[in-house]
Amino acid sequence: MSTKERKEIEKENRRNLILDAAETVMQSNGLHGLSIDLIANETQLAKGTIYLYFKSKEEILSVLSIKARNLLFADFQKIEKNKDTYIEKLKDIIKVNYQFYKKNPLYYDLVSLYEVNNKLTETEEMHQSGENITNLIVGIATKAQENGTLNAKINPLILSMSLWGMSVGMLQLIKVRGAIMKEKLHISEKDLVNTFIEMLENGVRK
Amino acid sequence: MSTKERKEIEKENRRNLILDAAETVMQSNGLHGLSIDLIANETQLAKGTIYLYFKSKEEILSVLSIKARNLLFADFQKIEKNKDTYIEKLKDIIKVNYQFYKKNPLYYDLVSLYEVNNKLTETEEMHQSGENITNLIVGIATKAQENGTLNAKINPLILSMSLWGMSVGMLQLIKVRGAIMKEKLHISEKDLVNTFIEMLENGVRK
Amino acid sequence: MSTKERKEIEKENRRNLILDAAETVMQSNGLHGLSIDLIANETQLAKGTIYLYFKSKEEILSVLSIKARNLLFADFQKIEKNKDTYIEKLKDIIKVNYQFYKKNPLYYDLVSLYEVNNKLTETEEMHQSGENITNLIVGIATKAQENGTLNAKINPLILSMSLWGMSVGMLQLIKVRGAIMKEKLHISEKDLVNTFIEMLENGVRK
Amino acid sequence: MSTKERKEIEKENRRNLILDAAETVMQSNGLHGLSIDLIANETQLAKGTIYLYFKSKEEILSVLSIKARNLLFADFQKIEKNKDTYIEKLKDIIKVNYQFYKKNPLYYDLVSLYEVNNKLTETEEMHQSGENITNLIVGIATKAQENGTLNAKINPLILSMSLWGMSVGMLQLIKVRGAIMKEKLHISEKDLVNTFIEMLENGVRK
DNA sequence: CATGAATGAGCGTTCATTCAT
DNA sequence: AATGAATGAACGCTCATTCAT
Repeated sequence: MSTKERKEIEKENRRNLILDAAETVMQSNGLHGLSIDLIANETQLAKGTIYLYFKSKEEILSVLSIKARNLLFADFQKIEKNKDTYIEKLKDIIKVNYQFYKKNPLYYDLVSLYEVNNKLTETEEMHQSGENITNLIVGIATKAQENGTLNAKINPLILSMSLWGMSVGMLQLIKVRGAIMKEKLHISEKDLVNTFIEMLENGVRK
Repeated sequence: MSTKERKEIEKENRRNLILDAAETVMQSNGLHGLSIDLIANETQLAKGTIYLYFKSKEEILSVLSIKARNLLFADFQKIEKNKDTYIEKLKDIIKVNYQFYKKNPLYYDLVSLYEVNNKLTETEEMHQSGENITNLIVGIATKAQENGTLNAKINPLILSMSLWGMSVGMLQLIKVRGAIMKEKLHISEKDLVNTFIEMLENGVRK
Repeated sequence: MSTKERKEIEKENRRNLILDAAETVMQSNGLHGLSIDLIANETQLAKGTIYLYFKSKEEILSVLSIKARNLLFADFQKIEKNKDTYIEKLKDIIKVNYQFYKKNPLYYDLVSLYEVNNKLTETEEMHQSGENITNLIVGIATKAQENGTLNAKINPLILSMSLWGMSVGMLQLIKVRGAIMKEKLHISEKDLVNTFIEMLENGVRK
Repeated sequence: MSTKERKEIEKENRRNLILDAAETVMQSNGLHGLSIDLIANETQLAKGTIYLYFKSKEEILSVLSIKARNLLFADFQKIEKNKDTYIEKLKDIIKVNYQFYKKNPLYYDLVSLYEVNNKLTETEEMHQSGENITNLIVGIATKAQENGTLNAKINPLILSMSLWGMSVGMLQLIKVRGAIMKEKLHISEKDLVNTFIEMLENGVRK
């Protein structure tokens, strides 16, 4: 291994150290509770050092957003490999999305960070991480059309984007209004998610 | 006109002046870019004066949020009165929502402000303005079930909430990703919205 | 009654209205919780109107301080008339002072306001109200020397001032440290006051 | 000297720089006239820099208060070691207290800061610095009782607290009324203090 | 490469006082 | 005389970023 490579690797390690610390901080303090000071504290690095590895706080957030999306993507990939029918797989996308949110709300916040904050300029890498997910869903939808279970009139690409948009919206709804809906309207999260899935299934089936 | 009434009106004018300035600031700087200093600057009022009309920055945001929701609600009410079938009316909800967003993206952000910011404690008035919209949609859905055009298995309340959640998600998607989708994926906003509407129609029809 | 006199009286009434309101506010909010806004609120007068009757917030405080001193003075005057020996009367000064503080801590704060805050420029009236108390004590002390019960070497004027200074200090001690002294040192207010009185008695007797 | 030690020292220097500035500001503006802005101005540091060395304005005040008490305590300790009788030592407490006040009135204000401001939450260190003084006086009083010069009926702890309370009161009196007493009543500070000491001596002697 | 001290604009909020009506 | 809208300096405090060492 060349010196250059070793340096590259060490640099990467440092970046990960910082990213892990940022996550830890956000787990306790929420997305808005992240500050460079707290990261420095957590990593035991100097504040200035953090700026050697990331050019701004924003970059840290955007990298974490990509990471979160990639984790979600990994969960989605398991769907590709399971034995369900293609229509079931499409429904699985929503279910997995919901489970991902329940398992780690912070990661879900990070996934949708770029969906909400238009100040963040999307890098190529961010774009890629989003495209991976899109392509995966497009793939499933295309197969479903080929075997005649999915309505042929629906453009798979558009379906994919829509599925994403709707899911983000539904989970945001659950996150912010879930408690109040349960208490005042007696609507459980489960009912909401299931109805959403059913409507979608009816909406896309041939 | 009595002096008292004149005073009342002038007070209202000042409040509106401030609210307009807040909007102007947010048009340039985004929702998070709003500050009392900038409002003072924009209105040419002293900072302290702002606090004669609003007790906090949060109140300003919440008033604007209510205003935006009421405007959207007014647009929705026109649907109630039109000649469309109930299923068409449900589709109209999405169309109107989209048009509202296109006409004034800032207002749309304000509508969903409380959906996104869980720090803002929702006042009774805010809650009411949200409930109005929910009830209107529930009303349409119920009628559609009564005349047999809407799938009887779907709880109208859940449909209403879902419609809202999905729409917010779709519009956020358009807002943040609209440009890139058009350029790279050649998906137009129109296509996206229309597909969303179609899927929804198929998904909820009897 | 002339118009001029009537005006004078009305002016006085207004001043009293404002002073009462200031007291009410301070009873709820403490000395530092007084603000012109709250007085205006309490009196139902406009803020500007208050400035027609008092040239500053400071003046209001200083007038109340005088009032409080005069009340204390009135309590002291009762001592003059009681049947106690002169030495007892001197001890009564401290007792009454303590009782006055217990009965209405706010008034006591007001009495010692000018003792603590050297920004307050003392008016002639304030000076007078202080002098009244001084003279009363001086009178008692002089009598006590005349009948041979009080140490002749002590200048009555100095005794008077000292009595005042010491009492203010003791009551401040009780106010701020009373609770902690009771809990941690098991010293009751009573013990403290009684010891103080005894020491004083021994200290001044012939 | 290691780098770490040098850093430590520089940090301490900066803290002292800030504390000195705070003192300077208070010398001109009084205890209540202290503000972070003025300290920043005085030190030529940025406002934020102050917060690197002290976590709040309150901390600055409390450190100064402790410093002042410790200085007073150091002066008191010299009494312990001198050749005076115990009764003389008790009188010395008052004399030293008076001298301390004359030498630096601001420091005296700081000593009694917590006696006056009940908003300030007393830290352990503050409590300790106060207790040191109390214990020292208690010690002297106890010795005086043991050798029979001090009235056996007086609880040394109460004597100690009373001495403190009375002294604070007397010095406050001198501070606020000293000038006027001299001019109008022809009472010198010296006379006042001496009379106070004499009364006390008579009051506590066996 | 690493540091961390320093910055300073910015935040939301308060409040005694003024002054045109 | 009475009003109360308007002021604006002041407050304590935060934090992303910079830069001399």
